Order: sequence, then C-alpha cells, then structure tokens
Amino acid sequence: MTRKQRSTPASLATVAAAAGVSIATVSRIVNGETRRASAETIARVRKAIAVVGYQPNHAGRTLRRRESRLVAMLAPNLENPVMAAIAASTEAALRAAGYVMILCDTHDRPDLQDEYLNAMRSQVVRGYIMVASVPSPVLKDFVADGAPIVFVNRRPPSGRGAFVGIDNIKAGADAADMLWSAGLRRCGVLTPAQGSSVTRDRLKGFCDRLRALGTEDVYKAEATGRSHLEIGYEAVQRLTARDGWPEGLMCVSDQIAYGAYRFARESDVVIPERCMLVGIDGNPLNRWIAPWLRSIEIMYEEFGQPIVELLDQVWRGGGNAERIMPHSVA
Amino acid sequence: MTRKQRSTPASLATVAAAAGVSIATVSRIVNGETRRASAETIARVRKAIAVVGYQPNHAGRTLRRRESRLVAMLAPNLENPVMAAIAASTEAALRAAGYVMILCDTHDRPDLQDEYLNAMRSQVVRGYIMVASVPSPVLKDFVADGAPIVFVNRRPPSGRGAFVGIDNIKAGADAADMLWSAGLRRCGVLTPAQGSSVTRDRLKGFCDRLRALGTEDVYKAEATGRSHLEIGYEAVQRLTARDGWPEGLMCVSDQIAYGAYRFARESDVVIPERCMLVGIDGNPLNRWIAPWLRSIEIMYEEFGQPIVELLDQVWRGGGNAERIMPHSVA
DNA sequence: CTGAAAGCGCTTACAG
DNA sequence: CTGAAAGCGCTTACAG
Repeated sequence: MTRKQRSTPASLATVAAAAGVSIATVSRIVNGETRRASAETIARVRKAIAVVGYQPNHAGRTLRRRESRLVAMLAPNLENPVMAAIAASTEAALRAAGYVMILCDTHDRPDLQDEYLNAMRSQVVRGYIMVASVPSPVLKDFVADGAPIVFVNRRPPSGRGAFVGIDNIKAGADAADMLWSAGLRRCGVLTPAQGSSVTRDRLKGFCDRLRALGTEDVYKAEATGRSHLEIGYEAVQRLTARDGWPEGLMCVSDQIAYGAYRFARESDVVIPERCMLVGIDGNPLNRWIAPWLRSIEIMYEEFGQPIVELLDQVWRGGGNAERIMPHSVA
Repeated sequence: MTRKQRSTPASLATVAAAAGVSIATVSRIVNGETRRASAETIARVRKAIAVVGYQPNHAGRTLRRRESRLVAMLAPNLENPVMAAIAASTEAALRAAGYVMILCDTHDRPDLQDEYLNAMRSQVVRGYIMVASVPSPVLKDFVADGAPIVFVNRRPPSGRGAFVGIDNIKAGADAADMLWSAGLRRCGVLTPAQGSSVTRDRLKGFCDRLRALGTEDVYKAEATGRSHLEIGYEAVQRLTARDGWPEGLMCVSDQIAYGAYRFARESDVVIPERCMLVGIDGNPLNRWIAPWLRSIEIMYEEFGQPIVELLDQVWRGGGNAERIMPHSVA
C-alpha cells in the first residue's frame, strides 16, 4: 500500500504495468466493464489498483468524455441561512449521485454572475444551479444555447426552464390568514424596494387575501439596504413614522422580520403583544432565540433532492419541468 | 459574436483556424506570452478569440500542466453560520486569486472526510482547506505525502501544518474577564462532551483565569447532541439541576448559548438579569435578535484572506506558518 | 517571430 | 477475452 502522492499519482499506465495488462483493460475494469473479461484478469487488476493506490484522474476523463462530474451552484450571499440550507442539501444530493459541487457567491450582482458563468464553462461543468439568479447577458446566452440549468427560488428570467421553489402567492395569502385569524385587522407588510418576482408574489398574495377578507387598507413600506436585516429595520421605521404601529406585520423574509424586531425593541414596542410579526422562511433558529416570530416555514433542507432530479431531467432533454415545494404554517 | 455552446465550444484549434495561425501561437497569446509576437498577429488572434467566443478548456489545461485551479474546502455542517462565514470569505479570496472553490460538507465524520479527500484528489485539486477537520486515515496519508493543506480553527491532528485560527486559551480567559468584571462570582461553563482542542483550550483559558482571579469553584457541564444548540440546552439543564443557576455562564460557542437561552426562557429565568450569558463567535445576528448575549467576537469574514495567503505559502514550499487571528470583546 | 510535434490520463471503436 | 491506436484540448521545449 505504498503511495507517493507528491511525486506522481498512479495512472492507468502504472496499474497496467503492475498488473501486466494493457491500459485499455484496466480502464474497462475501472469503469465496471466486467462482463467481457476473465475473472483472473479482473482479480489481478483489482489487486494492482489497490497496491499502487490508483484513483482515476478526472482531468483526463473529462477531456476524453467531454463532460465532467462538476456541477456549479451560483447563489447570492452564502451567509444567508436560506442559501446555506439550500447549498447544504444540494451538496448532499449531488454527492449521493456522484457529483461534486462548486459554490459561487454572486453577491446578487449580474457582472459577477456572468464572470462565474464563464469561469464555470471553462471548468467544463456539467450543469448549473442558479439560486435566486439575476438577469444578465451571459445567463441569457446560456439559456438560449440550451445549457443545463435548474433555477431555484427565482424563476428563470426567460420564463422557460426547470424550476424549484414554492408557491409564493399562496405563502403570502397564508401569512395574511395567520394575522387575520389572530383577530388582527390593522396590518402592514415590509418588502425590499428592488423586489424580485418572489417579493412581488408574496406581497400580492398577502394583499389580495387581506382584501378578500375585508381589509380596506394594507400598510406598505419598502426600503433598500445591504441586507434584509437592514431593509426590515428601515422599512418598519418608515412605516411606523407614517402610519403608527399596526397590529400585525408581514415580513417577506425572516431576516426582514429580525430587522423590524430590532427597531421595535429600540422603540420599546413589545413583540408580539403590541405587534405580531409574521415572517417567511422558517429559520430553524427561530424556535431557539426568536420565539416571538411566527413564520411560513419552507423546508429548504429538502430542496436538494428535487434540484438534482430536475437537473437529471434536463440532461435527459426534458427542460421545462418544475417542482413546487410545500410550505407550512409554523 | 456567434456562440454555439451546445454543439461544440470553440477550442484553440477553432481560433487558430479563424486567425490563420497555429494553435501554439494562440496558446501563447491566451497565456499572455506577448513579448515575442508581432502586434499584427496578436490583434488578429484577439479578434478571432472574440469572434468565436473562445474560453480555455480547463480539463485540457489541467491535464497538461498537471495542476488545476480548483481548491477544495472540507467543512463540517455548512448550516452553521460560522462555517458559512468562513466559506463565504474564503470563496471570495480564492476567486480574487483566480481559483475556484469546491465545498464539501463532511458532517464531522471521518469516513465522509476520507471519501471527499479521495474524490478531491481525483479532481486534481490544487489545495485543501480543512475547516475543523477530524483525524482520519486518508488525512493522515495526505499530510504524510506533503499534500498542500491549510487547517482552519482546529489544528492539524499531526501538530504540524499551516493553520489559521484564534488564540482559544486567550478567548476563554477574556470570557472569564467579562463575567468577573461584571461583578459575577458564581460562574459556570457549558461545553460539548466530545470536545475538540478548540473546546479544551477555551475551557482551560476560562477556568485558569477565573481561578487566578480568585474563584474557588467553576461549575461545569457538558452534553452530547446533534448540534451545539441541543448541547447548550441539555448542558445547562444538567448544570442547573445539579448546582442551581449561576450568575454567569460561559458557552464555548454562540450556538450553545442559544440552546441555553431557550432552556432559561422555558424555565422563566430572565437572561441576562438572572444569569449573564457569554458566548464565543460573535454571530452578526446577535445584535439584531439576541441582544441579551455578550460574545467574544471572531471576524470569520476576514479568515479568507489569510487562508489563501497560507495556501500560497504552502505551494511555495513553506508549510508550517500560522496566522493567529484577533478576537474582540463585544 | 512562428509552427510541428510530443505528451498529460483517459476512453473507445476496431481488430484480432 | 485483450491490446494498439487515435484523439479529447492544452502547453512547451525545440527547430527554424
């Protein structure tokens, strides 16, 4: 079991020499082509593989097969717990299917997203997972060229393409129901100013439902900021300065709710007694340190499996399927 | 600007044909070997590159150069905010240096860690970043073979190797000072049962300092659990059942503090009035939703830079440097 | 200043 | 049942 990684890793040639066969034979056995090969040869090759510590070199394999086992995930802001949960579950699912994940943090910037897309193409990645992508020129080209992409959370800019996400309109409506069924009538909603389709749908679902239930006015405020935390803080400040504190407040993400909570605390407004906060995401941390927050729970830990399934489907040529994941009221 | 990604990406040969030169010439220009080449040729090749939309194929380059631009990060539990922060900053630093990060979630398991190490070697990665690694057979082999590794947070099992982390003994001592200077004398500490060297150092620093200050007894409790959250919850339960609530409690991670907080809340014990909690990590979320927690703050967002610097140093042959990162009292 | 040629490690028809 | 040979895309001494 001698291995000399630093000097030169064992190649097919090394194994072939050790076993006294051709590299073609070793290659076949490494790849499970065992049906036509004598048991004796197979045993000898297997032994040689163990002795020299052979591991296939993926650069050679990729070059020859013209396809790698690499899959790129492009996501904005890895520090957001939502992204971390999606990344973790996808990584596990990819690994189980024999793939390796490259993680790229786009910071929600089209230019960085494009830089990464080009870099990933250079790496000959086999597929792309775009989490909350932004529209960008290279992405558009990739889609047009039929590159294997699965979109997560935000739908493809083009409208067509594989997609995994939740029913955001329904999530918004469910949040409205939570507030309404708690007897609260003066309600508001906090959103980012540069709202994506996700934000828009949640907002629409929320407002439509509240109106259907008989509310005349839904108080709205939005803000820009480096993070949803800051957006929540600023938006609630703006809203309360204008309309006073409502009885209930829907935040289109848990992070926005955290921001609103901080402002409430600094204003000596007691949450949830004075104002009930409802978020969307269902961060697992909530039950530990944010018991005051009710939230629409999304099982991001379970996104990995369907993402990989759709990717597989895309590879097979069926490019437009989608998986609408369930959400629940926590 | 025609591109036909799906059919066949442009290769050096494509460009060479378009420019009417040899692939060797194109290769040189792509790699910035411009000193010996006529301006006219360079311009023609550059134009051809743009026209056919050429991007170098890294499989070919890796095979030939026998080294890739891929760097593997192996970390336990990507959902832990500490890991997310380290991963995010490292990814950015690697990207800036022209590398691509592969992220592997080892779940703190030696067998998975080994599986990943082997898989990464197959990918011909250029370096390994082991965040909170566990001892394992393959890791041992890698170290023995002189593989380019940077260890983060937990020191290399062998003792030798590049390392980025904080002074955990001092962090523990600083936590002791926080409690002591707040006038608290009955103090305890919560740790995971299967403590790593990180835990041991923080514990030691804490206890030694408290004793030096004149405390007779430091109350200790540990617990096993799937996460630090659960460990905190169970450990504080155990400690208080045995010794009652202390005035101050050091938790060797913020997550453990969160767990302790939940138990306190369920027991109607008011934090921090009845018992002051001090954590270690300084999760940015604290100031938003856990203002009751004081913490030793570690700038994980700044680990990326020194990690990449050390990796570079390792590549150059200097394998034993270390960077002790600062921490502060928040 | 530029090109022909070898070779990195692998796979796969093809021939035997 | 097994091997010789071509070729994936790239780099780099070497020759001119």
